[in-house]
Amino acid sequence: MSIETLLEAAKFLELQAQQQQKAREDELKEKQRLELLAEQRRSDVNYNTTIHTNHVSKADEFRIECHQAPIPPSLPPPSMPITVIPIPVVTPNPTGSPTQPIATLSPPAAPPPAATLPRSPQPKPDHPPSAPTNNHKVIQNHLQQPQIIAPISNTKLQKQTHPQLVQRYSGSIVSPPQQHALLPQLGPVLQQAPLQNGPISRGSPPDDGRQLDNKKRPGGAGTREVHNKLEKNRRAHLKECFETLKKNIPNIDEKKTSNLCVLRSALRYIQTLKRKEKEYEHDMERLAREKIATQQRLAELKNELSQWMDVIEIDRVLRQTVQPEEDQASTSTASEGEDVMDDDLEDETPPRPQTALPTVPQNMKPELHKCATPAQIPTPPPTITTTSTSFITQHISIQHKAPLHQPLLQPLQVSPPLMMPKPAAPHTFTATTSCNPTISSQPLIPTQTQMVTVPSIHPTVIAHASVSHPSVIQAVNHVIHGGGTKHIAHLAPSTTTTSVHLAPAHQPIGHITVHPVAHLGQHLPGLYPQSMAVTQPAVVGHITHTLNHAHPQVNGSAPCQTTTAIVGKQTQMVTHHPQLVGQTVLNPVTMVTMPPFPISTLKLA
DNA sequence: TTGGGGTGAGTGCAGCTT
DNA sequence: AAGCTGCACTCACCCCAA
Repeated sequence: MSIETLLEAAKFLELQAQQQQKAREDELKEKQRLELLAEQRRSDVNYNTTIHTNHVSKADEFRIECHQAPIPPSLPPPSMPITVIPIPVVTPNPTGSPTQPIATLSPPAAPPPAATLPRSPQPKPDHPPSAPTNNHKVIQNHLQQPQIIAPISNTKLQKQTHPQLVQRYSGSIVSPPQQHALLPQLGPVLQQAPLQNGPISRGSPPDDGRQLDNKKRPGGAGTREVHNKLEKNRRAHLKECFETLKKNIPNIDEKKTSNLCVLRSALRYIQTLKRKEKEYEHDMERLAREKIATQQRLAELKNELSQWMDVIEIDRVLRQTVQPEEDQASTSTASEGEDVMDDDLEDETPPRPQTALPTVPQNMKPELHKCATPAQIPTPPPTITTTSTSFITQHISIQHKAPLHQPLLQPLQVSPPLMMPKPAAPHTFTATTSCNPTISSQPLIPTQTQMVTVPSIHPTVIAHASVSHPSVIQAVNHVIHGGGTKHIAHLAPSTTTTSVHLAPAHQPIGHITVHPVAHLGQHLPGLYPQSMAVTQPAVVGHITHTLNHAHPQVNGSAPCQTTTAIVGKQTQMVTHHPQLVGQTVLNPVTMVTMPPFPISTLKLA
C-alpha cells in the first residue's frame, strides 16, 4: 500500500464525509441542488478538500470525527481506515504485543478500530510518512495527540514534539506504561477513552496491568500535563528571579546577559559590597580612635589652660569686661550689617529693612521670629556654621539640652521652626545650615563666606568642656578685653579664632553661643576674602558655658532674637595659644589652616 | 554556512508529605 | 503507598559570530 493510495483514500473519504454531511443538512431543502453541487465538487474539489483538511485544526478534525462517529454505519467502511489507530484499541492488549498494531494496519483488521473511532480522513495524510513500522504508526497516533490537544500551539511545538517523542519512545512504544503516560496529552476527544477512565481507571485492573512496568504513578492527579504546567511555572519563576536579580545589579547590560552572566555579576557585586562594608568599618574604627585621641588631647589642653591662667586675674578681667563687653562688641562690629543687629539688640524689635547688608538680617529674621519667645524655644541661635553635619547635630544638641551622655551620632533634635530653612541670599544659609543639619553645608556654602570650622567634635568632648574650668573662658576674655597685649602677642599666623555669643542669662546652657567667626568673613570680605575661622567647638562650648554661668549679667535681658543679633556684636575672641593650636588640631579633617593675617586688624574689624 | 551558546519545553527520577 | 515537588537530563529552536 503506497502513500499515494492512502492519500487517495483519505481524500475520498473526506470528500464522502463532506458530501454526506452537507447532504444530510440540506437534504430536505435542496436535495437535488445539493447533489449537483456535490457532483461539481467531485469534479473540481479534489485538491481543495485536501487543502481544507490541512488547514483544519486537528481538534476540529477530531470534533468532526466525533460528530461523524454516529455516521459510520451509513458510510461505507473505508477501504483504508487504518489511519486512525485508536489507542484504546491498541493499548488494551496487556501483552503489548506488536502484533496488534500490525493487525490494525492490515485492512481486514481495520474495521474494529474504525468502529471505535470511525474513519478519520485526516490522519491519512499524516500517516504514510510515519508508517514505515508498526511502532511508528502507534507513535504517530500518539504524536498526533499533542497537536490535537493544543490546536493553538504553533508549528514549532508540533515540530518539536514530533521528533523528540519519536526519538524518545521509538523503542518502547509498545510498552503500555508509556502509552499510558502519553495518554494525558491526548486531545479532549481522544482522551475521552483514557482520560475519562484516567483517574477512575487508575485502579482498574486493565490500567494496572498497563502500568505494571511504570515506576511512576500512572495517572495521578498530576500526570504529564499537570507536571509540565508546574514545570513551566517553575521555569517562569526562575526566569523572573533572574530578571529581578539582574535589575538589582548595577552596571549590567540589560539585554545581552545570560543567566550565567547575571549570576556572575551578582557574585561580583556582592563581593564588592562586602569589601566596601569592610572599608567603612575600618574607617569608622579609625575615626573612633581619632576621636578618642582628640578628646584626650582636648582634656589635656583644658587642664593646661586652666592651670595656666590665674584665677584671680581672670576674675579681675571679667569684672572689668562686664560692662565694656557690649560696647566693645558694638564697636568692633561696626560693619554695615551689624547696625541692624545692634538695633535688634537694643530695641529688641524685629529687624528693620536692611541698609547696607540686607542679607544678614534676612538670615536672622526667621530665627529671630522663631526665637522671639525664649520660653517657647529655649534654643540658642544656631550660629555655628560647620561643614560637618555630625558636628552640627552633636554640638547643637548639646548646646540646647546639654546632655552629657549624648549618644554618638544622635540625630539633631531641633524644633521644627528651626528646621525650616528660609531661602534667602547666599548669606542666609549660614544661619540656616547651622539650624538644619540635614542640609549639607559643604556644597551649599557660598564661596564668599568661606567659613571653615572644626567639624567633628564629639559630644562628650563638649560636655566635658562645659563642666570644666571657667578659668579658660576668663582667660580668653582676658585676652580679648584685657587688651590682649599679653596673649595676642602670641598670635601666630595660623590662628584659630572663635567668637563668643553672649546670650540672655535666662536661657539654658548654650544660649551663649560660641561659634566660628564665619561672619567675620562676611563682614570683612574685602579685608580677608579668604578669612577662615577655625573653631574648636569644644573649647568654645566650654567657654560659653562657663561664661554664661559665671557672668550672667553680661547677657542682660536680651531675648533670643537679640542673641541672634549678637552675632553681629560678637566678641571676636581670638584664642591663640601655641599649645592650643598645636595640640588641638589632631585630626586633619578638623583642621583648617588659616592664612596669615594681622590679628589686630581682625579684632578691630 | 556552520558551530556554539542560550533558552524553553518535556520527561524521568528521587525525596518528601499525607 | 500514592501523590506532589523539585531537580536534572535531553532535545529542539533561535541567535550570533566566525
